[in-house]
Amino acid sequence: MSSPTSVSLSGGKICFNSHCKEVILDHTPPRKKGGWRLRSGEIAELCDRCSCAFEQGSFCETFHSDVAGWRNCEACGKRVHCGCVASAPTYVFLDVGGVECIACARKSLAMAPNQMLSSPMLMHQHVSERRDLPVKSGRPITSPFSGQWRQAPHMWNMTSLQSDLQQRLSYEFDRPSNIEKLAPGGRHSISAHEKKFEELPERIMSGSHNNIARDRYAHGNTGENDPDSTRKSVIPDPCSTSSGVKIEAKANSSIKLQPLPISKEDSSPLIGLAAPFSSTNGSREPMKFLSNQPPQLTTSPLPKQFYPEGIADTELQIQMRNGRARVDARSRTQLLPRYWPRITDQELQQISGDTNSVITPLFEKMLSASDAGRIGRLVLPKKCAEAYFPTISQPEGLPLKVQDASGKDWVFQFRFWPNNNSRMYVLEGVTPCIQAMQLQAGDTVTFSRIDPEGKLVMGFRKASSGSTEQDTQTHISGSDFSTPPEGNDKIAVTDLIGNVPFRASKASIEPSNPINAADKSSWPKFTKAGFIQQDGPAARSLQVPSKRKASTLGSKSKRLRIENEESMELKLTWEEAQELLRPPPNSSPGIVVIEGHEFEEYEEAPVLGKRTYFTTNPAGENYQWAQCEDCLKWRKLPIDALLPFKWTCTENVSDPQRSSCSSAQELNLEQIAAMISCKTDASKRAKVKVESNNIEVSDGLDTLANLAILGEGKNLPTSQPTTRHPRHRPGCTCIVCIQPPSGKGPKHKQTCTCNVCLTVKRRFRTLMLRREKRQSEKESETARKQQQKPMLPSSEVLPQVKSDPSSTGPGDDNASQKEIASNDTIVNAAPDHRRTSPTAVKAPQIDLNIQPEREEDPSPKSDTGSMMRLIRDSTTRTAR
DNA sequence: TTATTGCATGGCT
DNA sequence: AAGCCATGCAATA
Repeated sequence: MSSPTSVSLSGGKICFNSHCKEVILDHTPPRKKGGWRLRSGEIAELCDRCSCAFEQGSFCETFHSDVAGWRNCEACGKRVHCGCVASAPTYVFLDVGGVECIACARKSLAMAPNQMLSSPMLMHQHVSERRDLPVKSGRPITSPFSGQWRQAPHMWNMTSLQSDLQQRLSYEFDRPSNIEKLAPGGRHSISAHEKKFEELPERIMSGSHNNIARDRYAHGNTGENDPDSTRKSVIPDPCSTSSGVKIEAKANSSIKLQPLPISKEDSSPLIGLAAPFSSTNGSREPMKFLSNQPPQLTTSPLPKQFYPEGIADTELQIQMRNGRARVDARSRTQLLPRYWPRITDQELQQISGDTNSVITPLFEKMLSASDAGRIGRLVLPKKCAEAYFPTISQPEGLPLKVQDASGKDWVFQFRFWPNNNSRMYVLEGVTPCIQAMQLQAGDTVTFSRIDPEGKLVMGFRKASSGSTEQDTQTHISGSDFSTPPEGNDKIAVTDLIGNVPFRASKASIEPSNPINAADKSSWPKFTKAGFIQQDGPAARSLQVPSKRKASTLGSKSKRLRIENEESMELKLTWEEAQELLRPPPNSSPGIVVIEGHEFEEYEEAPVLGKRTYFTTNPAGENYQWAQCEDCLKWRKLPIDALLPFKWTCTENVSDPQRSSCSSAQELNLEQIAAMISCKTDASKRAKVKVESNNIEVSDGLDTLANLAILGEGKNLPTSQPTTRHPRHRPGCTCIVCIQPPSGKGPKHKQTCTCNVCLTVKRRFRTLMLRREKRQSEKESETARKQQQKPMLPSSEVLPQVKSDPSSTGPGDDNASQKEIASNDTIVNAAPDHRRTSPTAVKAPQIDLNIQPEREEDPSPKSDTGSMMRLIRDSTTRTAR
């Protein structure tokens, strides 16, 4: 377009739009938001009408419809005016060529939620508006992943924006003082995108961060929240997340370039991402990203932060960080696609929780048999390890603190083995974590980073609940959340990243639903990683992303199977995890038995119960303490209270005097702090902090170890953590600490009265009662159906009921048998003659007859574990 | 004897 | 063809 110039007239200026010429009156407040950025750096001043058109993206349609440069969106066909500065915010370039309108780009992003959506304005700053970039001419940007990103062609652009934020964050710490002033010749060999990143420092340093984009790059700012929009341009668009995940960071926390808070673990030798490497690492390891690439330009006097980077721009970020190898970094191999994070909104939400955190997915890895095995070593992809984990120069490596989605901290030994003149990076000591997450070979662990804390977070994705687009939809809608494959997960239905399992669709387990019956045999198999989950126990854990893995694991599938004993432990963990499950609002759970384990079945995803702290007063009375969601006061509750996640004083029915936020706390802050500290000191958990007027404790589902430590670690010595678990200390008798990494070893005793066991028992009592009720309902229903269908072959049902009376428990004989039969029919529409044999022997020990054996798994494991002992004990207590 | 550790091997990308 | 990485396996505890 022509280059109109805003001419000051006596009464104002002329609209910058050469097609308009409207006079902008002087009294009109400047609308920097309403125009594109000029080469001079100023914002084109437009009249209100043109400004609105520009902001609405219709500027070119209005004024340039007959001008050359129009192209069609590759996705929707919508016309976009390429090459025109006024339309620059409305489209993105595809890596493979062509353009995509911003709307489609956003949609695409939603389909690839791990990528952060950026503001089209800023995006175009990267892509199309940089005058010094080849992109300006319309040539598609070629990223290192150009071809691989085909399915989400906008990703590079998106990711580049994401990285922009991260680099803004990190560069303050790592940026060489004069890195942006490289010799001119130094740039000649740098690719376009590298140049793009190279110039970030300039951009960053051009002004306050809040105004960076607005002042120099965010041409076409669009709103009153201009600074915020700039900030948000590099964080996920809430609109892009169907679940409304709040990944967006507060401006101050995500963008503000300030040293990260020093966690209380700073004195710990453990490496946590939140802690500056320089301090946590001491002199042992110079903190940098690539151990094999000594920093050359990293002369920042500030503590270095461990700021891993998004996948696509990893090398660039490393370049930024290292200062070195702006050129030769290109020769570095990129992460393999199978390690690209495919984290979903749900996962992100799980990770971020309620905090205003920015989640940066780093990478993921599908667990191999070795990873998930009892050795407790998780092999890390080399590139990922070197890019995202601290540099280690000694094979012994470093302890690395990783947080799981529930906020629980784990410490793994991050180390390497020399291997063929290279290294193999491993995380050691992952077994407790793997078990807590109930992961098996084929499941995927994800590593992300939370900003501004900078913590490394490890999530997981069960193979059976993968995160393909369709599976993402599954998670969102819950429409296809299914029971586990036969002989498969102990977690029947597992959400993501520490989510508690839930059944989202009652219909999915109804025996009358033939589709679901089919689903039982053909399990949801596809995940985003493209692997297929095999059916049946023999194929357990064979979800692998590649032929190689399939063949490798497949040929050795026996070794992939977790021992029965371990399985039992997983079940125990799962059951205990349920302790914090609460039915969703306005919904009452049903009960379904899968693999001999009961699962509460929700129409919607259950919610997490509020975390509480158990105490015992001198009189020996047990209480638990919970914090009001509103006033943050701590209230004492009966030991058996189950609180919703958002619990407030008004729900404190047990203590009417303190059922209002206005009522005082029973304990003073010091007492409460002492109480909580007592519970958490051993774990060095940084989640409890006494602040000015209240005590905040993170809530959410903690794992067994958390419960265990709360209940059992009352007298924990304040010594070093055990190798079993970072939160525990020598002498800790919790189930985590007392077990070797292999998972074998002692377990809770039947008579154990720890909180874990108590809650398990309590929970089971509840389940028993519910199931009894359901059984009776089913019984009547079954009887009615049988009467309605007298011609039904008797072998279909009756043998199940009558074949083995010995399996009937003392309480509810036929009804429970029918329940078993029914459930088995649900789970596996196959003859169940084997079911009764192992169970029959032991069922009488278990009240309420609830241990149906699955067809594929007649082993007695299910009723020999501690859980069954707990059940028996529970029912015994109930009977008393 | 069993579990753990550290390295070597070889399939596969 | 290099090198990653899953896993085998011997040494060690």
